[in-house]
Order: sequence, then C-alpha cells, then structure tokens
Amino acid sequence: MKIVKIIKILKNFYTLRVFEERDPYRVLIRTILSQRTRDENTDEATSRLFHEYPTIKDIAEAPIERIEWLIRPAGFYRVKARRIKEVSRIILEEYDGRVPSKLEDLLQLPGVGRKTANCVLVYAYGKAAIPVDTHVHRISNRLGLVDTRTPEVTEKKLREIVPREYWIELNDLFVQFGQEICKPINPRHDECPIKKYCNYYRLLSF
DNA sequence: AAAACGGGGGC
DNA sequence: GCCCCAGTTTT
Repeated sequence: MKIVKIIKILKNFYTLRVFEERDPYRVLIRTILSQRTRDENTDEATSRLFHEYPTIKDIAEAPIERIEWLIRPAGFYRVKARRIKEVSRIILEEYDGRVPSKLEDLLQLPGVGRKTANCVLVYAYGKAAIPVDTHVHRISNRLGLVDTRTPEVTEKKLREIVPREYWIELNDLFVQFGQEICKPINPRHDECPIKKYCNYYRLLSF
C-alpha cells in the first residue's frame, strides 16, 4: 500500500511531536490560535494567554481587549479573541466546563471547523481522526493519494485509503514534511525522500 | 465561490 | 517593501 510506505519513510526523517498538552481545553484553545499561524507564533500567544488566564473561567471573564493583546502574535487576533471567549462561555454554560468529545458538538462551537475539531479528538481524546490542513490537502493531492479541491473531500478520501492506525500521525508527519520539503511553492524535489511515489514529481520530469 | 481577518518571517 | 502562511465564517 502506497500510503503506508510513504508514512514509514517519513517516520525515518521526522520524530512525532507528541503533543505534551493533553488537557482538552488547552488543546482546543491552542488549536484555534494555530489557525493560519506558524508554530512559534502559536506557542508565544498560547503561553502568554494561559500565563495570565490559567483557567477556562478566567478566559470567559477576561476583558476582550486584554485577550486580543495577549494573543496578538498569532494573528487574526480580534476574531480569535472573540471566538476563544465565546467558546469558553459556551463550554462552561452548556457542557459543564468540559470540552465536548463528539465531532458534531465540537463543530457547533464558534471558530471550530473540521480541522480544529479533529485536532481536539486526536490530541486531547486520543480518538482516530484525520485533521486536514493545507499541508495535508496539498501533499495528498501532489502524491496522487487523492484528487480533490477541498480539504473536506480530501479527509473523506483519506479515511478510505489510510489504515486507521496511521490516522493520528498523518497530520504531524505531513505538516513537518510540508514545511521543509513539500512546500507550497518551490518544493525541494532534490531532497525529497518519497519522490518515487509522487505524481507531481513524475509529471515534472517531462 | 470569494472575501475578510493579521502579525511574523522569508527574500 | 512585497508576498506567503497549521482555517473559519460571512457575504
């Protein structure tokens, strides 16, 4: 199976960044902050926020302007601040302060789409899911694993062709691979360890 | 289907 | 200085 070979090769090059943070609420907030944002800026914003407001109740009651300032490094800080505060309020009022562990419940929360919801399921609850971000979407299409135009359809197809035991690590491996090698523009084919499996590379050598 | 939100980093 | 980036919601 092509995808299994690809994953095994990538695992030789990248160590899985086991999410140290397993607290569902912190995973959720960090993941919202990470939307369209690089890791370093996400980390900075997350630690600033939780340093000043350690609990869900703190954030639910915090002044919106202060949240905006704290998470500024993550970008999109105005909309993210409002969503983070609103999400916190909803979880406190409707879920007794516990982050929901069902996909359909997570998707109801403001600022939580399929990618973020799946990240919570995987990293906080250890459930099998495939968070599809732009890296996973782009790389899956380049390799020829799927042929889709939306992340949603890519997720559906990946669920069919990727053995369940690899779902959790797929996102992490593809993101690292996507940042360093299979970049959106000017991918580094010369250093690519899986180009023999890649449709995009095959078309190039013409 | 396209626009809007955004600071940070690469070049 | 210009361009791109670990999405989601609204128009």
